[in-house]
Amino acid sequence: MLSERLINESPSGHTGRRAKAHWRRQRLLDAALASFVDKGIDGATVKDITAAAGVTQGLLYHYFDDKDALVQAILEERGFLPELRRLLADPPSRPAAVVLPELAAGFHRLLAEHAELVTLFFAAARANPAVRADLQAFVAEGQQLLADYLEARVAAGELRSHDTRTAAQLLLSTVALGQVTGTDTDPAAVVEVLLHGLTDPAEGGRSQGGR
Amino acid sequence: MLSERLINESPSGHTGRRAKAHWRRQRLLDAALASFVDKGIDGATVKDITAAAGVTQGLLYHYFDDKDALVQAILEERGFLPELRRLLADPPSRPAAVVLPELAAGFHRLLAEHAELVTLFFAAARANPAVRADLQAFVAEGQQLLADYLEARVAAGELRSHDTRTAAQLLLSTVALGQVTGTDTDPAAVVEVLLHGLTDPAEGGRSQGGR
Amino acid sequence: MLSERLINESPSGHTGRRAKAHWRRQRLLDAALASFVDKGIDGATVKDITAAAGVTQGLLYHYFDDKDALVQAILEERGFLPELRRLLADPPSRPAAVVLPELAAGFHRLLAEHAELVTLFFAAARANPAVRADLQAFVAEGQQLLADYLEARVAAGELRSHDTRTAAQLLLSTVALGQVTGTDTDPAAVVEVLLHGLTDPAEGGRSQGGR
Amino acid sequence: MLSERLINESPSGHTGRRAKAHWRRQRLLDAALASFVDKGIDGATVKDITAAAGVTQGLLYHYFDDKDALVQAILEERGFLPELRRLLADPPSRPAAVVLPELAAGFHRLLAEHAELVTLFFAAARANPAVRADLQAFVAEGQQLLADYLEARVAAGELRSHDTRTAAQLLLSTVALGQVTGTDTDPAAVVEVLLHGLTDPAEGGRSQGGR
DNA sequence: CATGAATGAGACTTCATTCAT
DNA sequence: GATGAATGAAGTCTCATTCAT
Repeated sequence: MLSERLINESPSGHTGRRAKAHWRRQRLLDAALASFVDKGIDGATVKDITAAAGVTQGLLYHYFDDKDALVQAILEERGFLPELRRLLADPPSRPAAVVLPELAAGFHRLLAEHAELVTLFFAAARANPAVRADLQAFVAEGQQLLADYLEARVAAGELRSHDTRTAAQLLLSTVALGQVTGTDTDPAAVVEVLLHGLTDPAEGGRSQGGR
Repeated sequence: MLSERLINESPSGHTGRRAKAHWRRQRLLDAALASFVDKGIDGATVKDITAAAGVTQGLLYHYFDDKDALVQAILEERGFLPELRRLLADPPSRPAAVVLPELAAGFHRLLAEHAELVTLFFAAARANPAVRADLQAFVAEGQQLLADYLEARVAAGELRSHDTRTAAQLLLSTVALGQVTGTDTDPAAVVEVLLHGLTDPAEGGRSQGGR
Repeated sequence: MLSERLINESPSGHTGRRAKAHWRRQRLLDAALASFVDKGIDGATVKDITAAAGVTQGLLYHYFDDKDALVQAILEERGFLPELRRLLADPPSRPAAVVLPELAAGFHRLLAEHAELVTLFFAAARANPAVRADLQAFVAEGQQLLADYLEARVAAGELRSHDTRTAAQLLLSTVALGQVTGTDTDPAAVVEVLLHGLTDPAEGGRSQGGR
Repeated sequence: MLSERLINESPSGHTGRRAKAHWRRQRLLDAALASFVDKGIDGATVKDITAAAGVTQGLLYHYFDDKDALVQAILEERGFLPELRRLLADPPSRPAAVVLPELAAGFHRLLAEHAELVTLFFAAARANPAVRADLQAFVAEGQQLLADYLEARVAAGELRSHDTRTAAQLLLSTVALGQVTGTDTDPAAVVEVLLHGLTDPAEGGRSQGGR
């Protein structure tokens, strides 16, 4: 979705074989991802995929060892983990009041952009232990990175001392699950609630309103 | 038939045919749930299920129209929605500081008790639109119930005014996703963070709103 | 259709077991015939039939050895062969101009009344050699009876000498096939054409024989 | 169609894949037709058919969507309707005394040559509404064509005025039903009887005898 | 590189029939 | 007589994968 300018622009006639082959491979990945999203990994047949890619069934086996290898390739080559890592690793020492909304919005956008893959990922995690491990490792990593940042902000005196791991989890879970269940989540609202909590700090009750 | 002592202790010899039939049906549901959890809904074959239940394949179709009908039956007869509804609908006018931890813990426990079903439910939601609709409706319902409670506490002066829907989502999502991804979540910690937020009340930091 | 006053009138409470059993058997035959007509002999399942008869599957096997026996029973007990035989054997020495129209109409009506069975009979003849033999024997018998009558009328001087077997076949085939293919045949018209042929008598055209 | 010298002569070794595929498809049709005739459409299993064709069951589904599609293909590709249409559409203005015997003989021969298909067709008409419609439409068409011809002969003064539709039906039904029931019908005799009817024109009774 | 015919295993489902109750 | 749970065999169809061309 990011990479294909014109979704099916065939390589011009004088393209090298290497290039053409690579292009076909990409088309297969496209078709496979689309099919998987559409019908689930088990539901999408090799015939579906190759038909969608405009090639014959046999050709799939030139590029991938088998259907499983195709799934792996998608996860690896179409994954958004690196992007996500960059997003979370980023946070410098800027104030949380600025960073968290940005981060929540970024995370939200990232998931939205890869909505197909997210669902696929979850589904794949069920049956495929390797994928499940990946998923858990990733979740833990994201949580840790965010927790570290929060810790830094506590040290910087911006935030009060709190359970940073749990706070990180709150933020990420809510945005992520909103994606998976199809709930329309507003990342800004999530940050707002998270930052100030539910109880009135001054106790004198000068609440400044939800949004 | 006579061989499964444990987990499947056959009803005593002089049980009515009716009772025995009901018992078989339950074994089929057990076996199906176990198989589904083990291999996924598509991955588990009718042969797997019936073998696990100790009956012939044909019998499954005496009790259920279809493999699909079997899935539905599990969702309906082994579902925890009623229980969950009771849990969420409960909250009277007791203080949030008491109710929320209870509720988070209860929700957490409920999901843990039905861990298999939760994962199954999520997986089923992918391919089965009916299940997906159920899931979304349920999420929305839970969110609304909790939001209503929070609203009541705001009115009672216990909580400050805030975006109650989002707050409800925070709580439920975090606990739920912890379950799905296998993260070990402490519901008490979640409530703690949620109640007080991240910012220090003593601080001069009056946030300037979400966006 | 002829015999069931009220199609499902259950026998009154104080009916003897014998009578009740007989009644059930008849209901099974009814249901079977209806189901066969509806879905074909192979298409109609034991479950269909027994459900239509309002009894359980097992009971069918009290009354009939198996599904085949049921088919046989229908052919024998619901058949219209005796009736048909009576119709064709009848013709006394009355003039053909009177008898043939009567006979064609009677045959037509008989087939129409048993339309279901006729089609069923044809279908059954395909797979079941015994039924096929019955069918052929019956056709031959009918043809012979009618031919004999025609021969008698030739002897009586009413009809000219002709191939009476073929003439009989003409009459019976046309009426019968009209039934099977669903063509709306007028038996009177058939007799009319058959009696006078296509060539004009006034014409000098004395045909010079078939071959 | 051009390739089958002896019914199963495999194509020579250096035949193109394409040709070999076509040849296999034809073998499948052959085997299916034979099996259907043998055991009826429902009675013939996919296993029977593919075994008879010397291929695996799966291959059948490479060439046909369905068992039903296979039946359709037979009806379409092995049908004799076009041939039959040609036969009936033919009749020019030659005398009926010449044309009708030819036509009856031709119809008889055609049905005999496709005896298997005829029975199959009738059987298929029972369960398959589309086939039944085809059958009825065809019967009507044949009847109409023949009736038109007879009408022309009446206009030409060769035949006396009569119910041409019914006469056409007489001829076709008799020949056809003879085929279906296995009665040995002589088409010439049928025409003879039909042309002159049963009553003596001259009334003076100089009948010239059947055969 | 690319094709698509061919395979073989196995999935879901149907159904006539039996039998303990 | 009557029930309906249970069986087992078989049927249709799907699908990942291979391989000759």
